[in-house]
Amino acid sequence: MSRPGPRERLLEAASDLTYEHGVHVGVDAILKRADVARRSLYQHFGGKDGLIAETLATAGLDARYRQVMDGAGDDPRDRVLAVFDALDEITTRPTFRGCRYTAADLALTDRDHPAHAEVRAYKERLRGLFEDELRRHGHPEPGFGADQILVLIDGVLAHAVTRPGAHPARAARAMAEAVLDRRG
Amino acid sequence: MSRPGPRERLLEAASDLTYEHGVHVGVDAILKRADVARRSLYQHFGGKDGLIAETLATAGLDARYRQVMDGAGDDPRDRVLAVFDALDEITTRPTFRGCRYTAADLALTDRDHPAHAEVRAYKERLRGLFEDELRRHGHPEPGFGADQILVLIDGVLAHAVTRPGAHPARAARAMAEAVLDRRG
DNA sequence: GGCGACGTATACCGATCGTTCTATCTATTG
DNA sequence: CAATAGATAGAACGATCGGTATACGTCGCC
Repeated sequence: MSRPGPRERLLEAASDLTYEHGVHVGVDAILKRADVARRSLYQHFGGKDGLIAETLATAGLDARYRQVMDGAGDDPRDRVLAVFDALDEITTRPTFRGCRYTAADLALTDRDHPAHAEVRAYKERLRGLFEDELRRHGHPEPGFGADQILVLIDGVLAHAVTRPGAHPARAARAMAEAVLDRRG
Repeated sequence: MSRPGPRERLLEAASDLTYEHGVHVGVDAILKRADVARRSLYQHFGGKDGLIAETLATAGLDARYRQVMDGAGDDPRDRVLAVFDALDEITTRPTFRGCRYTAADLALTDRDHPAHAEVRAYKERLRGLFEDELRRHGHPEPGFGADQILVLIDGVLAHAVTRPGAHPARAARAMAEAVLDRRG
């Protein structure tokens, strides 16, 4: 019955609160939500910046992409398109608040904030994910195609913040189909 | 030789500083940059929120899209593609900091901040712009196509914050061509 | 001349920010 | 048992936040 340690509780609280209120949430709010002593935060993460960065690193959102694709079978085309079907569902939820990585990258104007490296690493992992699918699919330029998919995903997540009713994921899905039509 | 009034100076200072440091810049920094008395801000805009909102409303970035398209001639296809050529140039500039509208929408988690309405209005104006082009072009679904272009643009601006070297605008341009190939 | 609107300058407000500190409690380990 | 490491609780730090108040100066206009 032992609840997770202070470190894990801090990461979860930070993940929830930064998604809901942005990276500018106060440390006090995070501590309260995590039910953790002030000191533990600085012990484990060195400060707020470290906690934010580690939160992004630990989020492991790319695993969810993998999961969505695995649920769509083996065909790379089905697997990639399933991502946009999932995005349409996610972006129309009332709790949707945009992409936490993009939001963090935009909000943290200090160029050498440790979070920026985590965002870059995340998006490059995603790129590798789609590059593999496109290569299996027989796409002539898997790298370029992967960048196209990434642009579509970021576009959906960004646009849905302002106009979720426009269903940007459906618009993007049609373009993804065009990307997938290039093969051989 | 008279310099612009306090209102105009505030708008320009706020525009510069919010783009460079996000909407969380301090009021003091804006006042200092604008060389304006504290009181004038609250006289003209009622508060920081009003200034931020009015800054977005006044920015008139959609006029720049029009300008780029007008420089590309009359053919709707050339005009739309010119936007992505311009985006490639803009997003690789060292001063590029992302889309100010998307950034504001993500950073202001208070759902009824007056800035949100300005962002929505801006993106809907943009949609109308592209819808007109696509209709002239003979696109079968100008509204849907315009949403696709908007997703591409937001995707480019969002992705370029993290990976400008990937030239997302070029990846998007290829997809825009596919959108424009649908006609009749 | 005198009025009122506008602009400036600066002091000040309470609140919150991220961080450091001291002190106490608890659990494991030798 | 004693020793130590980790966690908790909470006060306090200086800095900054957005916003208000006071006082003074400068215009245009009737």
